[in-house]
Amino acid sequence: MQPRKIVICEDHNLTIEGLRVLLSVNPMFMVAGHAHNSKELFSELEEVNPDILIMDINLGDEDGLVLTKKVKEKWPNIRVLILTMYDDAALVNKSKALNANGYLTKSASSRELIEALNGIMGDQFYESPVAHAKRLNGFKKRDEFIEKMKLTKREVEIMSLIGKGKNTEIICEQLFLSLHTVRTHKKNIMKKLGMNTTAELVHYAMENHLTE
Amino acid sequence: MQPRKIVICEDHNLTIEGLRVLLSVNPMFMVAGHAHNSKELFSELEEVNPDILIMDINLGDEDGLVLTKKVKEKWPNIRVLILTMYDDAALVNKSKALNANGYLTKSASSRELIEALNGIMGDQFYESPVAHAKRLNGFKKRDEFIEKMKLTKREVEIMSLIGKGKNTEIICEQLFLSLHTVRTHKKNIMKKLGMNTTAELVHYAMENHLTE
DNA sequence: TATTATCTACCCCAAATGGTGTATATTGTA
DNA sequence: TACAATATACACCATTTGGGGTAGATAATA
Repeated sequence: MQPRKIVICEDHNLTIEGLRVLLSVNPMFMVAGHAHNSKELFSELEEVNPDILIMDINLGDEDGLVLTKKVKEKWPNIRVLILTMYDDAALVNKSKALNANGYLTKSASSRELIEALNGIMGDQFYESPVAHAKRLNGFKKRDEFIEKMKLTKREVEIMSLIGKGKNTEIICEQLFLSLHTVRTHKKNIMKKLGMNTTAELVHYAMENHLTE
Repeated sequence: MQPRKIVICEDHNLTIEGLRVLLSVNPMFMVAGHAHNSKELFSELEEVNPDILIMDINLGDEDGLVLTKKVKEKWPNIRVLILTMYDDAALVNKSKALNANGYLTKSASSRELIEALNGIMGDQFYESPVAHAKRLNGFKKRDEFIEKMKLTKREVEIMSLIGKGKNTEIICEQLFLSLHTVRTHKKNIMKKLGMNTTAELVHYAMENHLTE
C-alpha cells in the first residue's frame, strides 16, 4: 500500500520537526510538506495534494479552525486532524462543527498520533478515547450545572478557561477577544452565579467539571 | 536558603533564553551557565559546579542521553533533568536507566518546570505528574505535593482555604490574622510554586487535593 | 548558644479586578 | 419582519491583587 501523504500546518518549527521524526519511523505515513501559515498552506496543498492535513489551532495571529473550514470547502477530500495543546471540549465541538475529521492534543503519545491518523480515515469524527472518556465522566453534573445557571455557550467556554486557572489576559489571547469582552463575560457570569471573586469561579468551575 | 545552581545543556538558544527568563523570577533557582554541546558542557560543569543540569536529548548530532551517562560518571552528585520534546515512555525508561533524575517534556508549563526541578532533588526518579498519571492512571498525592514544594504548615493551611475559593479578606478573618500577613503568606506560596495569579493557586490547590 | 526557619505585620506602587452602565452587530426565533 | 438573546467592546471608578521590600517575635535545631 502507498504511504499516506501528510501536510503539517503548524507555526512552531520544533513541533513540525517532532512530528516529522515521529512519523518517519512509520512506513504507513509520509510527511510530504509543511506550512507555517495560510499562505504557505494553500500553495503546499496545491502542490502536494495530500491525503491528510495535520492542523494546529494556534497559528500565531491566524486561527487553525477558520483555516480548516476554508481548506474543507476547497478540498473536501483531505482528512483534517486538529492537533492542539488545548484539551477543551468546546474546541472539540467547534472542530467537529467546522468539518474537521479528528482532534488530538499535543500531549498525546506517538502511538496515539498513529491511532488518530488511522482513525480520521473513518466516517466518524475521531477523538482520543482517553480524552473522550475523561470528559464524559463529568458530563451529567456539568450539563446540570450549565442548565441550572443558564450560562450561554460563550460563558461556558470562558468559565472553562477560568476553571483552569487562566487569567483574563490569557483567555482573551486564546479566544481572540478584546480584554473588555472577556471582562464583560466574566462579570455576567459572576452575576448569574452570585459570586464576586475569580477564586470562587475557579473553585466552582472545577467542582462542576466545567473545565473538561 | 541558597538558590540552587543550574546549568542548561541545549542546542537551541531560544530555549535557553526561555528557560533563563522562566527561572529568573524564582528565587529558589539560579541559572549559572549553559552549553550547546559536550565540549562546552564539560568545561562549564568544571567551572560552575552546579547542583542541577537541565539536559536536552536532541543536541544536534550529539545524544543528550549518552552525555548524561558520562556526566553522571564524573559528577555523581549533579541532579540531571532530561528536558525534551518527546513524550515517549521508552525515552523515560532509558533516561531512568542512564541515572538521570527526572524527565520533562518541552510542552510543560513553567509551573511544571519548577515542580520538576524540586522533584529531582528527591530519591525517586521524577516524571511530570500529568504525564505519569496519564500513563499509570495514578493519583496525585497531597503529601507528595506539599513535600515537593516545601510548603510550611501555615502555607498549606492558607493554600487549603485559597483552594476553596476564599479571598484574602475571608481567610484573615477565619485565621484571626492581619490582612498583611495573609497577603505575605500568599505571595510566598506563589514564589515557591512559580505562579502569579490567585486563579492558578485555586486550580492547583484543588488539583492536588490541598483543600481536604 | 548561635543560627536558621517560620510567622507575623507593615510600606509603596503598578496592574488587575469588580461594579455599573452604554452601545452595536449578529443570531435565533416567535 | 419584529423582538429577544447573545456576543462584542468600551468608559469610569473604587477596591484588590501582585511584586518589591523591611522587620520584629517566636520556634526549631545544629
